[in-house]
Amino acid sequence: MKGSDDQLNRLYRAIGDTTRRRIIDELALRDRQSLFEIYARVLSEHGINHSRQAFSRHLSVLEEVGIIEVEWEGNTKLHSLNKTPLTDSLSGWIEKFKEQK
Amino acid sequence: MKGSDDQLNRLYRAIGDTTRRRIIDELALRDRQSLFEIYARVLSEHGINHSRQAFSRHLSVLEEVGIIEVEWEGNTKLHSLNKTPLTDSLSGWIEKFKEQK
DNA sequence: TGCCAATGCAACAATATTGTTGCATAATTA
DNA sequence: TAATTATGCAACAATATTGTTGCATTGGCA
Repeated sequence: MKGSDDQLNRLYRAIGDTTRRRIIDELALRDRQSLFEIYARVLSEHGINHSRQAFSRHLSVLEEVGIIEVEWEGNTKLHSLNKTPLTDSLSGWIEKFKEQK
Repeated sequence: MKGSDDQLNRLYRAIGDTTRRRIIDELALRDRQSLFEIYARVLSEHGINHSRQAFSRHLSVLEEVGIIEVEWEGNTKLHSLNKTPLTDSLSGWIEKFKEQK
């Protein structure tokens, strides 16, 4: 149980950040985006003013917990959304409380 | 939107901690428990070995985000679970991704 | 009143997280 | 080959989080 607890911790913390939720929202609209694309879009559409490196870190966090999946095309890293951790692992724990009503 | 983002951040981070999820699980079984009761139960049923103060802090975090509601009886503070933030605010953002399928 | 039980608050240390800058690497392209 | 593009990695600073210990406060009870 320890392992799944750790994974849950990482998952919840991963989405407990505005910038990362904006990144996820952006990827939900359009898959296979590069770091720079995501960076530019999230920057312009929401007033999030961080460096490219900061975004790189955020993407890594999301990749580590499996929310983002990656694919290389030349020297461009394309990021896509994997909703499974969000819809399965994540809401799983919360769902309990809904069922209990 | 800034405010609700901050609230979401706090909510997700609040439950992104094993001890706090165990506390919530414990309160889901039985409402109106004091700090010491929760402390003793979570400690014995799960091997979480922290001080009373650590638990006090965790309870504060949960209270701040509205997951725990409080009621004083003499000098005993009774904690109860309020599932609303979990079922509404929280799953709200995640729910989007389910609907998009 | 005097003591005990249940909490809260403050200070401190140890870590973890977040963001920046600078430099390195690897694929493209002129 | 040389310049450009897209990234990654490392070091550092600023904050935030987590946990501990010690002391203070407040209500209930002998």
